[in-house]
Amino acid sequence: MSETSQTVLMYERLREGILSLEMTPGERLTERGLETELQASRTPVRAALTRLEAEGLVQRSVRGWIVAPIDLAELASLLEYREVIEAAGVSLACERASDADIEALDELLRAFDPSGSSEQAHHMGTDFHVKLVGLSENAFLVAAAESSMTRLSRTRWLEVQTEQSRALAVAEHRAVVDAVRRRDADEAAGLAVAHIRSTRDRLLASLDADRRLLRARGFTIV
Amino acid sequence: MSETSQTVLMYERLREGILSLEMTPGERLTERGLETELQASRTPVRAALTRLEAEGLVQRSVRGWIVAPIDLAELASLLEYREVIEAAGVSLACERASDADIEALDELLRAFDPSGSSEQAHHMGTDFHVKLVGLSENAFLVAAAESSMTRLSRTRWLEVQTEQSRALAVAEHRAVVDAVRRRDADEAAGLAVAHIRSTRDRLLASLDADRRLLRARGFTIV
DNA sequence: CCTACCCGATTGGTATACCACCGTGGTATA
DNA sequence: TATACCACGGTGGTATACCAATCGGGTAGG
Repeated sequence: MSETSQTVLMYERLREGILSLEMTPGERLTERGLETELQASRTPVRAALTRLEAEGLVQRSVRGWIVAPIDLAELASLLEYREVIEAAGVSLACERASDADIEALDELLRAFDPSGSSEQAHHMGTDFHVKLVGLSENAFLVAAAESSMTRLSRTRWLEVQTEQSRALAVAEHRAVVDAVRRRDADEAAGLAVAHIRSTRDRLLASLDADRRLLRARGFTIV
Repeated sequence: MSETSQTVLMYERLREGILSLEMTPGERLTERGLETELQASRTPVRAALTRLEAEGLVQRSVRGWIVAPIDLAELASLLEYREVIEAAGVSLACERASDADIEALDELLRAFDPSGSSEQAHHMGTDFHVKLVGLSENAFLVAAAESSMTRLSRTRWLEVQTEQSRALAVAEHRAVVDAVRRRDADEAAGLAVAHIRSTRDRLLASLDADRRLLRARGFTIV
């Protein structure tokens, strides 16, 4: 046996493949296909699929499994959900976050280079939002934030990722952190919601523009 | 093979046993023990445990599994989370719910008999809150509401379940529905939060009173 | 008597053989 | 020719044998 168990290895490889869009949304998966492809037996493959199902990254299909398709109606609900979670998170953060934790988050923003790679920006964005909600010190809000960022992850690749848009995002992030530092809960919540909506609009615009292209590339977009 | 698969059968039986408190919080579980006890092989037992783990009803322990203990710190976070979810849910419900759906929910309340069984009241409460958030027509909020009610389920058994307290709960439920009917989002959200806090206070009071007793009965309460 | 070690029992993790189910394609018959 | 049926291949579901790790108790040695 390797250092880490086969099950978590399969889980991580599949998860990575799905989130990076190497595996196409809607793509059919079979346990035996993955078994040979990933060089492991069906048991850990099945365990990994079960975990991914709970995360909403794969679904059981009529016969077998599929990579979760991208569902635009679901996306709208998800972004609304995210507004609720983050607004509550930053609001509670204003009451509870230590100055040190706020500074650590701000440091994260200062360290970000908008001219860096798309992967870095992507990872950075996820990390920031989870850590931001983390200031609320409510494990359930954090889990909800993580879950929503995971489910959003694939569409975020499709978002226009110009250097300007990244700089804008960071500016909006900084504004939220500033409001938290001032312990202004209403302002912080409003800025968080505004940021999510601004991101959403850019996301939907580029999704709409690319939709035909994406279908042509084989994506299943409901 | 029976009509329904072994896996979901094992899942439902374990879930029922845990939520009804027939299985003690903190109790150690072994796959082979469950295998013989539930008359199924380890494969479906493991699958069921994996699903229950995702729901937070069982946890992996150093060696084997345990029924999720009742964690009072977690409970506080959970109730706070619930406030966030339900406040947002009823608020959105004011915008989106059809009059017919609101009436259906009200009918549910009218049908409730406070002098009925504790089991009925318990199930009724869960059902109401999930359906209430359902009016928001946001699947993620509904899933969050379901999840939080599930995690709260076991402690709700410990809550004082007098006929008066049930009548009070129904009255508070009705007040929320009335506010939704009037499309008064702020009022509805406020009433929902007030109801959750009122429930919480009674819950914590009886938990505190029974804590010694519960420990004596073998419950693991962190 | 105490301590250290070792061996066996029990744990979850993994591989694999077998099962029932079902879609699909070919073939035989009307 | 058209239709009905059957057989085969591939699916997830299940049972089970084996593995490495580890915890505990008993025993041997100081």
